[in-house]
Amino acid sequence: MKTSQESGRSAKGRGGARKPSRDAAPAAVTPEVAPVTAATTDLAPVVGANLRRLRVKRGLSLEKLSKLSGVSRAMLGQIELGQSAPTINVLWKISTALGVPFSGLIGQRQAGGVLVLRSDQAKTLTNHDGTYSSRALFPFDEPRRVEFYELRLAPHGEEHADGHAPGTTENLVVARGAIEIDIEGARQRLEQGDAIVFEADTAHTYRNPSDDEALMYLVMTYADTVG
DNA sequence: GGTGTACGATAGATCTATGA
DNA sequence: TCATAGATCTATCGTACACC
Repeated sequence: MKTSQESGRSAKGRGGARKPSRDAAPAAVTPEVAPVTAATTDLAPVVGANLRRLRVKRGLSLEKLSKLSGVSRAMLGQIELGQSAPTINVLWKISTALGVPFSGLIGQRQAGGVLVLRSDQAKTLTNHDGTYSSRALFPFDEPRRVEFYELRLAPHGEEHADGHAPGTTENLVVARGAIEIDIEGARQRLEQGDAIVFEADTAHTYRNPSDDEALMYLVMTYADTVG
């Protein structure tokens, strides 16, 4: 039974997600590698509810979504039940398979009107070593096809992003510091105040070459209506 | 057929102890 | 103080089984 796992596992090199400290909170609340580090709330139920809603809306079974995303059916089921704190990588696969923005999985639905998103209530995603973080600046709203993020990259930090769904565009401006972005082998250096727009359906890498933290604002637009 | 649950296994990051 | 090895922990997987 485990023989079939070995090839897939060794190639993928999964795992590694663990808490920064053994005395820390339960995994479901503050996972860490890829962690969807919910600053003030438990994201697992939110992610699970969003996943189930989006999956059912598309008429996909767990099995079909599993094949589309490359994430096991068992894992998808656990996420939907809020029993697993998936890594960024897994969430990324799922959101790509569903054709929805990342925040479509982690955001909570909100009726219209005025919405104030307090900084201390924001959901911040961090990478495994904490050198990179992204904060959604408004909850995902299905009719919209755009996301707005605040990104922070530690000095000499680096973050690799897989390609997004086809038609996805990133509009990024450097608010503080400087960064380098590798897109399809071409490197672009951006200083404070510089902006860039590029098709984000291919893998790209953000790098902070300076000794100071880089602060960026990112607007992502999607080709298709999501949700 | 689809779903929920449980189990054992794996990989890799982190923690802790130990020795130089 | 630093490096290393072993222990520990967790996300994730495939599979099996029961239920609807």
